[in-house]
Amino acid sequence: MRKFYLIILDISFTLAYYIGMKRTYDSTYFNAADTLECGQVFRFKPYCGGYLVCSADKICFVKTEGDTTTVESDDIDYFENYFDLSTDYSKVIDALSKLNIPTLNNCMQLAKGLRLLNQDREEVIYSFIISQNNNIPRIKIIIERLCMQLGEKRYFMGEPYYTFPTSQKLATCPPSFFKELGAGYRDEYLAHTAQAITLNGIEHLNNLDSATLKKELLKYKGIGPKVADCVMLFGFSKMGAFPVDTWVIKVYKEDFSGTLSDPVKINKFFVDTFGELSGYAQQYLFYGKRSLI
DNA sequence: TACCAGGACGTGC
DNA sequence: GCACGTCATGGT
Repeated sequence: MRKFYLIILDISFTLAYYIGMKRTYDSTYFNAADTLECGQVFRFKPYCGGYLVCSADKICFVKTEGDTTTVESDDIDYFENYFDLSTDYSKVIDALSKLNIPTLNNCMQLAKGLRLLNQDREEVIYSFIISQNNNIPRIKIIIERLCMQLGEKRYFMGEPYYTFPTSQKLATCPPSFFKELGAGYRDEYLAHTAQAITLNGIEHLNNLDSATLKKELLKYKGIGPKVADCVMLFGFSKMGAFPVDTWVIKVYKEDFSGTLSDPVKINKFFVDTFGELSGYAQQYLFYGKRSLI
């Protein structure tokens, strides 16, 4: 009987492997570490020289080795969009280089393989509510606990992983639940927003212009200007968004000789400078300032 | 011990 | 409209 189960198990793994697909790309403008470690996403972990990356209820394995980056997943088309692989980043970098900003050029040179992810919209909303006044390692821990407690356990390449909980699931939890996860004072923001989204969905946010979308996002409790910019940039492909956090303020003061102190005004300064390429510039600068220089 | 982290909210003016 | 104190949590 035990032997029978082993055979079934073996067949199921073979089948999963067969269904899964692998695609290979040039790594010049697609580097796994640059793309994942730059602070835009929290659900990934090192695995076999690459990373296992989770998004909503999906997962992939991504690995950069020499001049190629490979992506392997049962939802390969989803991750092709997730990694923004239809955008030509050489053109983005060329355009930004023409501005002749030394710090930005330095950052782009060091993080050429960074790409802006197209993440799951609801996951981005909850993740960045948790991110406020918090640090990245702790944000990752809280989100991981959230998924382990409320998500669905699945397997990929023999490894267990958890899906991101649905808004419906999150809406059943009292604030005290989120507080026990370590979310602190953000507990009520999470509970409140989960209930609002469960009630009305987020479909009404689709196809809005940036200004209207931002106004709508600011209605959720726990979403202010900075988190709204992150949600627009990482979840709604609004490349004109420029999130201003403490690291960006450092860049502004140290590398742009900035004298403003109001984050909203600093945001306007950068958006006026970078226009529709603001989001790209922001990620190069944030990642560079925080991790590379 | 004070300060910091991918900030936002409520209050007082 | 704007300035300011406060809000958990864990690391340095």
